[in-house]
Amino acid sequence: MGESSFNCIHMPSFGEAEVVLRDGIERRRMVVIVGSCVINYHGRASSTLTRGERLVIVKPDGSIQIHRPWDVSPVNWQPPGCIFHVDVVDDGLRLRAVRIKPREVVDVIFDKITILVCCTLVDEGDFSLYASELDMQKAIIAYPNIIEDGLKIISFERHVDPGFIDLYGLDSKGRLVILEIKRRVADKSAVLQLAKYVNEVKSRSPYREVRGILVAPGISKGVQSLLSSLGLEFKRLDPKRCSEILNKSSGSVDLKKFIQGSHRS
Amino acid sequence: MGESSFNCIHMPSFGEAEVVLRDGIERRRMVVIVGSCVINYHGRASSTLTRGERLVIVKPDGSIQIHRPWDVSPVNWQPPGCIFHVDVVDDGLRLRAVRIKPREVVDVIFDKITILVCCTLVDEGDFSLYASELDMQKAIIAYPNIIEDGLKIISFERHVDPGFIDLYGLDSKGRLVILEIKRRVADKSAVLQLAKYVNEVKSRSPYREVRGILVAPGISKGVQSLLSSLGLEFKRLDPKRCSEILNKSSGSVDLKKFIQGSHRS
DNA sequence: TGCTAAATCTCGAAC
DNA sequence: GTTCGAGGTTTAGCA
Repeated sequence: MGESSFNCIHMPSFGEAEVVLRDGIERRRMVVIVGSCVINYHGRASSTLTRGERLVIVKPDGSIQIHRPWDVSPVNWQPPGCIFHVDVVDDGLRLRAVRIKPREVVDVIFDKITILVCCTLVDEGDFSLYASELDMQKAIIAYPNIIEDGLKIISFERHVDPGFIDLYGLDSKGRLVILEIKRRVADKSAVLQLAKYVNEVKSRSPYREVRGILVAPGISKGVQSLLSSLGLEFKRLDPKRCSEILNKSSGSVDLKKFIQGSHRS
Repeated sequence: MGESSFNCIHMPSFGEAEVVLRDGIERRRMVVIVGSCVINYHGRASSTLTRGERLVIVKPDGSIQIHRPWDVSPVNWQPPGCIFHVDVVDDGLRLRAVRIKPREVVDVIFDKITILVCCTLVDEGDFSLYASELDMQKAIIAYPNIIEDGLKIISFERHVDPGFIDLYGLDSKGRLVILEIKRRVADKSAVLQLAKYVNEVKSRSPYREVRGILVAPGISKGVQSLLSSLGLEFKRLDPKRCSEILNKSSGSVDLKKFIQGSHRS
């Protein structure tokens, strides 16, 4: 914040650019270059790109990407951890990014540099992607039939001793149903979590039948047999489908309203 | 080339930035912004990113991507064809990218703009990627002996019910040969794919012997036993060697001509 | 570190 | 426009 954290040079000579670029990379700053270049790649595959104007980005983590004026993904790139070499060669400036394992090399040879920007990006922001588990809950609450016909949801995030049951309901035959929801492929731990809740509920309601259903887009290998041995079930449900269902749903699912209903029980 | 094809403003006011950014987008130029921002995304999933300094790129094709100081892939993005809205809001500048189908919105709200660059990138370069699966096909077609002596290729990309057989041929003893080609280490899925094709062909030609060969630079652990149990074979072939073979080959392999031959069968 | 599975995958081609 | 399959996939989660 205090010191100047960026510099920017226009139409530099290759000598100037060499100094600034090398310095920017060494000091682990973000480097952005617009210029005319050719690109060669050799590694798992090989590629060439003849001359044209592109945007080149070198990040502090040692990754590089070369962008053409179209498409989201770069035409060439190198993942974090590269070793860079900057050299003036044959009336041009060569930026070489070397990946050690697997051995891969990307060469960017500039014949013209329009602009070169080096800057320090301070980014302590928190990123959160909340695609799903909540959306999956909402979708099931709004349309319990996506789990099975006749299912009725009684409450959600219901507290029991080991934690919180995602969804709690009754099936068409009046049996208690405990739903454990995962937004990704469920592993063994998810099954054990569900088993704990089921056992807890069974111990409190010894004369009722209690079903436990693991709801997820898929299950890891071996999980099906574990489920079977514990008398639990699996219902495949795609988080994306839940989003779609919610988007199509005319009004938003009102969890607050639902909470009141659930408090009755 | 003739007219100045870029402009660059440092630490602009939101009003200035609004004008330049909107103009740059409308004129379909490449726009690069370094600044402090928060980002919200709603669509197939949802995400939030709290304040921090990032690099934002808007391309002439109507795509946008937001880069943090690490990782090759952007933290948020929107594919080509977006509709953009630029507005000054609450002491900030909001850049909104809307995708119509599926409905998705990315909002970038800047509280500080360090630098804003608009430029026209002229890029008519040709990109070519070598040592692809196609190259392996071509090399095998040109020199079937690299698989085994006496092999004759009958057709390629032949359609059968589950999909397309990479290469289809006859061995020295007149048996049908199905080749599944992978340019990388082949895993279980490649074997199952090959098995499907072999079974399909066997069911159509119940009185012919049918061999299935997986062609790849290597196979994952455990794949050999799966191959054996299914009565399939593995032939090691390096994609790079295929490139070399093709490069040494005097003329290019004429697939069109080959297609005519394959139509006979 | 190496492998397996998911991704707002991206991207291109076929239908 | 939608679906299907491949990718220098990339990325995340485990063994």
